[in-house]
Amino acid sequence: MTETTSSASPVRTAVDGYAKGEETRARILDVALTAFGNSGFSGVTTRQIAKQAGVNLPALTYYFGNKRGLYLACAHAIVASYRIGMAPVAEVYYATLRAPLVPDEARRLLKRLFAELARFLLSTSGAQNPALFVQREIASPGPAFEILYAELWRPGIELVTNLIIQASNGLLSEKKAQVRAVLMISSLTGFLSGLPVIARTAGKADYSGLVIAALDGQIEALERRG
Amino acid sequence: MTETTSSASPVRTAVDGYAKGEETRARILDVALTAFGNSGFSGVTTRQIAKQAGVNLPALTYYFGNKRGLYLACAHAIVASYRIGMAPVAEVYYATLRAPLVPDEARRLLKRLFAELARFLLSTSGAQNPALFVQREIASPGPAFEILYAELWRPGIELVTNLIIQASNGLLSEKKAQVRAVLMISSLTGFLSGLPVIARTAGKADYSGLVIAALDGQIEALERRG
DNA sequence: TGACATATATATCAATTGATATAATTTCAA
DNA sequence: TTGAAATTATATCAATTGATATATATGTCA
Repeated sequence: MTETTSSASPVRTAVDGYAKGEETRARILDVALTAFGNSGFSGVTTRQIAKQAGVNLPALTYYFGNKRGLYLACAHAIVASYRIGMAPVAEVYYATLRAPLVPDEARRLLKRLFAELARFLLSTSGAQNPALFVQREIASPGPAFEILYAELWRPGIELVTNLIIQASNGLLSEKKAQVRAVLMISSLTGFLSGLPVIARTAGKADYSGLVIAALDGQIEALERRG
Repeated sequence: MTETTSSASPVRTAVDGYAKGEETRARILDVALTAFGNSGFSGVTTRQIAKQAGVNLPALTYYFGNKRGLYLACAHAIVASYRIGMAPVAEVYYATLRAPLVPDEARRLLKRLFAELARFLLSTSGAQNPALFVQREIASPGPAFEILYAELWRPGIELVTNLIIQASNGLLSEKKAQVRAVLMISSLTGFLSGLPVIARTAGKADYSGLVIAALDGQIEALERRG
């Protein structure tokens, strides 16, 4: 396992040390995740995070080396959380991957995949949402781009592209399928970004149901070879 | 005309003064638009902008009052540019608005609207793109949220929602149509955010054609009452 | 050309920010 | 209980940042 944390040297890892220390470490990470997600790397000061987490400034250095290290730790935490959330779907996918899929099977799997993804992205309301962090980092690559690209985006796009091609029974070219894949995924992450806008007109409800329904429609409408 | 610029007092507006002054003002605005779009309000320093624009630091104060004023000026510039770009479609829309639309007409108009929007958002490649600025500001509201919300998002969503309802011949509820509207618009702005990711696999081509085709497919697939 | 508004440049300030040296305190196993 | 490792707290630094006072230069028109 090659560490991607470059020069940042986390003084304390997640395992060694006392229980209370691990607790504060988690608290800092939690606060940082939200703050960075909302305002980006340079939009948050280390003091803000420290204060909100109820610790003093050197605690961040103690646990994460420096600001950049804390940011990278957030990215790793998101990847881990994503893996846990998507594990069931991934299992089904890899199980059915061996044999080429029948278009209808591919569609079913796509629907399930996006349903899970929508729940993962839209469920945890506003604040504590990893999607904003990811979206921001991808839109304008920062310290954590490589991690998120390699662990979330690339495999995600590859997976969806693959399924779309199979769902269309090979009617769609790789490139077309890829564009559709990115559009569908982006609509989801972008929808979250648009939530502050929607909230102005329709209030802060849970839209995951409606979003999933709309995406199902899109999947159903994918070109199919007669 | 109520000024939205709050306390920021632009010392020089866009009209009074010499020609050369207006030129440097435009140059600063141009650089700021790109820089802010890529890195956000707090991700850019005034010195960076000044240096890149080939002016010295107090020039920013001279032309835009302060950093916030410059940021707001960017938002206003985007709104103006958007209005110019979308003027043709808006005209058609308001012309046909008087009488309720036949579903097929609504679809046609929707397609044209998104084609224009895609061109506006995806044409000007990477750097000098207003979409990133808008996306960022909407995702995590900053100084320019009110402007962009009132001038771009709200009317845009209302327009698309309206057209979707008519395209579905009233089959879709307001809320459902709204979710679909936001999803479609978000997929477009989100696609742009995802460009760095796509560029890794498929190179930096012009995807507007493929994107428009995909969106056309979505519009065509909207529920219609038999 | 001279006078005056407009524009650019220099130097500097106060506040904030990330980071560290160092001291005090707490935890927990022997 | 004791003592070493682990954690938290205090005080402070150097660099950066937004902003301004102030001086110089440039353009425009009477």
